[in-house]
Amino acid sequence: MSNGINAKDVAKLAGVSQPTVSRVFFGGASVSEKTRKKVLAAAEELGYSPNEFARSLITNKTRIIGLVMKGVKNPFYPQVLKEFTSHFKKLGYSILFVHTSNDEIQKEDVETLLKYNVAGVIITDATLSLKVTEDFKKNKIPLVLFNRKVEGQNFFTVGTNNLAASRKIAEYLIQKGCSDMVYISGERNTSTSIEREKGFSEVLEKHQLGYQQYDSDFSYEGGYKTAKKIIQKGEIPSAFFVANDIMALGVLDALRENNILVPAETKVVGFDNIDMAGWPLYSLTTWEQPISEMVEKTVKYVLAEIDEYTGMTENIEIKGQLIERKTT
Amino acid sequence: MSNGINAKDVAKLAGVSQPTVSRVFFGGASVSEKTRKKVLAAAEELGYSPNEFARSLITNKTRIIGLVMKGVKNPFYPQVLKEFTSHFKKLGYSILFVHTSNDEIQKEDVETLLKYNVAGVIITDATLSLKVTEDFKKNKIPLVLFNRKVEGQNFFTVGTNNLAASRKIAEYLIQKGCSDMVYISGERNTSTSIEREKGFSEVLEKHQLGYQQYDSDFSYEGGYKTAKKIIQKGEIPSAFFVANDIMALGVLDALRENNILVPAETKVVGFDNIDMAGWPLYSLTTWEQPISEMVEKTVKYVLAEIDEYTGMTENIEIKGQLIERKTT
DNA sequence: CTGAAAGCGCTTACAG
DNA sequence: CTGAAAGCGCTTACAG
Repeated sequence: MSNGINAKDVAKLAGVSQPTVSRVFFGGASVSEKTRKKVLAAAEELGYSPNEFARSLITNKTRIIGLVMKGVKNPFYPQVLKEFTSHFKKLGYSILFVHTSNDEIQKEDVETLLKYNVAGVIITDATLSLKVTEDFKKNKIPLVLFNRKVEGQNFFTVGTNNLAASRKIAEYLIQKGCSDMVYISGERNTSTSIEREKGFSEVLEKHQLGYQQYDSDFSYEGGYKTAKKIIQKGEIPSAFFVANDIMALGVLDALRENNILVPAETKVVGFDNIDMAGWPLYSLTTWEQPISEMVEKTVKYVLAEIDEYTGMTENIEIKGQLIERKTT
Repeated sequence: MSNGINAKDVAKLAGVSQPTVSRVFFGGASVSEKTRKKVLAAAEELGYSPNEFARSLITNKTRIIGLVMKGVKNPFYPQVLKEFTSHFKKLGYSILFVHTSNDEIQKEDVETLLKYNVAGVIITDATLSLKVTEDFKKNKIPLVLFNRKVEGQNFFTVGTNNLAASRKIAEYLIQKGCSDMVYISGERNTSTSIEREKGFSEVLEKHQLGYQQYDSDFSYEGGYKTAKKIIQKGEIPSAFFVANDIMALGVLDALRENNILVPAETKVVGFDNIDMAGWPLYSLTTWEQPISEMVEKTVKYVLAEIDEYTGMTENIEIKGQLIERKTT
């Protein structure tokens, strides 16, 4: 309890029964205006607020949202965390933060979420097994994959329209005169990596252009090392399309270290539009993922499912836009 | 509850009473080995785990740690969040993440923490009023200020020895031949800004050197703009000591934009040793704040206070070390 | 070591 | 609209 005082104390002071106090605070029940005022005054005087645990025990509901995150080193995700926290705070929900170190969330993480009977789960950059999904379904806990999808499985997902975005990027680079290009992916099996490559390759193919693909890991170091490798081979492409910004910054640094001029000798396009992409010395051309809009759609769905669980799934895809800067 | 099944169900299957099941799971009570095994087997079979809310209601304790954070845009803090989450996970504690947008945490944030009766509170880059502090004390909730202190008030704080660090930095820069230097602070009233300036100025004074002080805000943009302002005045100092790394990166970018060579024409030292300080094109000389060690000390204290509340206060100061790179 | 009973602070039918 | 009663799933004295 938040302090020593409970509904009974308030009831006594207000001269009503304890259930009446409960009715005032829980809402949805009819209480006369007079009684309500008496109760609220007494509660105010005593500094009462309902015990969340007793409440949860009875209602089997909580006002806690589980947020699972992996890549805290990519500035995109702390930003996402912040936005979710602010949004949900306004709605009276709190965030249980779960950090996972695997691409697929682990049993212990799920146990935590279930133990606290979270009202909803948002996974920002990881996936989960079918079994785990069932655990959530069974408990009617709404689940959103944020910025991820899983092949052949239905989830409610919120992300950017990666196909459309990467097609646009390909067209943009071709129009800029690029022909021999490189695509650097993040972890190979992530939907974002796959989709971004797919749209990109489709357009190149249509223009009868090939491209080189390199695996990396969505990290600065990964982008840096991959670019180094490419540079060492002495085959500088006319453009790099990099699956996220933080890797693209690594690519830019590797190029700069080797005195390869951007955009004169090669061009670089990232994805996300993290703050750093706008820093003057990077000034990275990228595709904006509109975090606010993505967060809003996610919150809207979660709230609706909390209100009435349907288990409905859908792939929400926000458009986003190309942010043209100095690397192209 | 995590699923439909409770202690009574387990009791029935195991052929014991419900309190016996509770004794097996709560620990600290004596249960015969035979009974324990029966109960655990039944629990396993049914997939039982104790309801945290019923438990908290009775014990008036939770296994939730409240973590309050402001500066998610400074990569230092997401890293801190991650470390705390991993540490506490191992100990069976979960993290309630609270984002605050003010230097002093707000009433609503405190209410959330109290509502969930968190076992402990860690505030990473904000402070709190005396009244709020009392609220936590009254409820015997241990509180740690991480990387912050409050003038004239006793808190348990964990941070770096800023005075010693900034003295060393001053000596180091003097030894490098710098004489007219600039100190760029973060928010003026933060303990880190104040202490880092203090140690720095002490040493300069001893060497009869003056310095210019500029206010900024611990952000990249702040560092960038402040440096721009200084450059425009045409007074390039021989060195910048910048109160944190993310601002220092802004300073470096401003210098580079103006073709001012670092370390030839001026030198830059930051504070934190965030990952980005090690990126090859920044390669920022800085003072390392050893996050792991700071987190460990914090966790240790919180656990001890959860075990037996004393309300003891202390200022733990980790040494850290100078990381010499290419900006000096 | 174990069971029967009380009680944590709420919500929610059930009456009136 | 409001009170008396039951019950959510646990823990914890109290007996034995």
